[in-house]
Amino acid sequence: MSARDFASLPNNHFINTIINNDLKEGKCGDKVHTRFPPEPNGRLHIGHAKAICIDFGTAQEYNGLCNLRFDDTNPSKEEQQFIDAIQEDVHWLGFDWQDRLYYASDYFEKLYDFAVQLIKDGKAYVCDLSQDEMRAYRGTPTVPGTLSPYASRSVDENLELFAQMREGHFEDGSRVLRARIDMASSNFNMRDPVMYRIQRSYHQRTGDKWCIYPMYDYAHPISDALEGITHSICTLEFENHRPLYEWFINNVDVPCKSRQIEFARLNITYTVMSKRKLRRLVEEGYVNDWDDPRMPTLSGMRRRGYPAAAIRDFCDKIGVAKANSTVEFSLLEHCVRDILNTNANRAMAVIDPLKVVIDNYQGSELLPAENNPELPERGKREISFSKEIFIERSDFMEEPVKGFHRLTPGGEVRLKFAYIIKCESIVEDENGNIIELHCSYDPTTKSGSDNSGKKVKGTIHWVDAVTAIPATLRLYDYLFAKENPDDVEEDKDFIDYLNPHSLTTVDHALLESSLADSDQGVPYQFMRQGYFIADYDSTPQHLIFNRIASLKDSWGKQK
RNA sequence: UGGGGUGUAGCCAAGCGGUAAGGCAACGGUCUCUGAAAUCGUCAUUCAAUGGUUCGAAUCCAUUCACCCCAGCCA
Repeated sequence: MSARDFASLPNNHFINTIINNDLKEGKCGDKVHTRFPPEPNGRLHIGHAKAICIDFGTAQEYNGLCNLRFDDTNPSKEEQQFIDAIQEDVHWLGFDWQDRLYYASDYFEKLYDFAVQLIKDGKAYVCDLSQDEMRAYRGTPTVPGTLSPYASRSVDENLELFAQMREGHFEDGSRVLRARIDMASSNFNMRDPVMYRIQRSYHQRTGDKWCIYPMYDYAHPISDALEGITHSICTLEFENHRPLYEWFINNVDVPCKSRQIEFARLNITYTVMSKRKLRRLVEEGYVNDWDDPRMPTLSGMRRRGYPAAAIRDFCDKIGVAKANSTVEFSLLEHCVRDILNTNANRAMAVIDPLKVVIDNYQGSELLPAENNPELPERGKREISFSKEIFIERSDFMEEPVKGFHRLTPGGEVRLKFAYIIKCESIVEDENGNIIELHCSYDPTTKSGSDNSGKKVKGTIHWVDAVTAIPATLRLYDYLFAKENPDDVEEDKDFIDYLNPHSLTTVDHALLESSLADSDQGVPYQFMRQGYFIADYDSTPQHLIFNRIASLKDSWGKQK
């Protein structure tokens, strides 16, 4: 890389600074190679999206490569369904690993050989201590650990025992292979960490071939090294593991020395991000599945209708740093609305219908309606208009409050794409509920050819009673009612903070007829309401739309 | 009371010895046949605190405080 190239290197955050220095000093050759290493024990969430954007994004910025590698070293927790779902999610987010799909389990044989070499070098030993004993021997933050009585076994004995471990001579959990490092280290990870445990679980890729499995701390640095990873980017909780990461690649004969860099994981208000908690929400039925639109999973957000581009933009906007932080949900919503505002076609839908009869109107007509004011090339569609229409109940007030500029008794309002109407009378049922409005329209105020000179304060949406189609709407809100559900008070559980109103189902909404054959996966803006998308459950016979996000509402806020 | 990290606005976050970017939120104005969008403006005399070095400190030094992570045969 030439000096001129260095000047154009990305420099958005501390990770770039580190990489730029490595490049200048030739520490990693002249290329950058990263990896995204999920464990297939759950679905990816937006916290992973941040990691994916950093891992794949960094490779893109430096014209390097990023591998997808499954960290599948603990078969008791992992499943093929997650391997499949994770790949789908990464692709959906917009990243591609080409032919570089790897598994830590691809390296089990090599990992075993390296372990044998460490034993031969006197740097690893088989330990028979029970878990409780090992914990006791490990010491405390202020008290150094004590050496295992098995640490003094001969190389030959260790070799023999380790081979027997692999061959299945011992019971699960009865012995482990440990690295011989430093029982007095102030870093617990260095107090002779476990490299292998005996565990008879069926592995989704290697089947019953192995009954010993390597630990993350051992498998990860070597997997990185074998793949030629130059920068191994992970989250903050692994910072304490870095000395161990380096110990393994320095004590094993691998072709490449990767550098581990840690950043702060993402938190977002009103949701939880731990896989354990998300799993509980699914397994105990608080949500419908991993892809419930209220979940912060990528599959949930996809179903909700969040564009992948919005999530990428969000990950870009939140930055990368080492300080623990919680980003406000409103920033994510902003990114979603921003993409949708320019991309989503407009349509009209009434959530809570109130019938309006326009007494002086006869017949029916088709009115042109712009599909997307942001993109005129999207053209126009025709919407039907007739004597009876439905408007939003909240767009009428019998006794208007100050500042309300929609329909009122004797008042006028414009019907979007149509005419200005005036409310002449109200029909109530025996309980005093308004069930119908009678209005008159002014034929000189037709949209596009209005020469009446009239100015009205409000324009409202509506649907034609004759052609409107019924639909179910699913309105989503925060999954949790508490800003930080992880902050649990005594005798409480994060489950206690679930928002009881996170899903509101509207059964009798009315949509303009053009929505009858809307394509799946295509978002719309229901004017003045929000962004919606057909749910997976939607059928032509029964339309079901998810609300992706509401529109900002400065009037609602003012009230 | 050991070790590893981090503290810049309500929330993120630049800043790397030369006098506090940007985004979100909030608040006001303009515009509007979406109370949306767009657009204009306001929003840190101060960077966890206290000392020190310096002509000059968020940036360097010292001390203190707060928060996060670590004693899985999880990752």
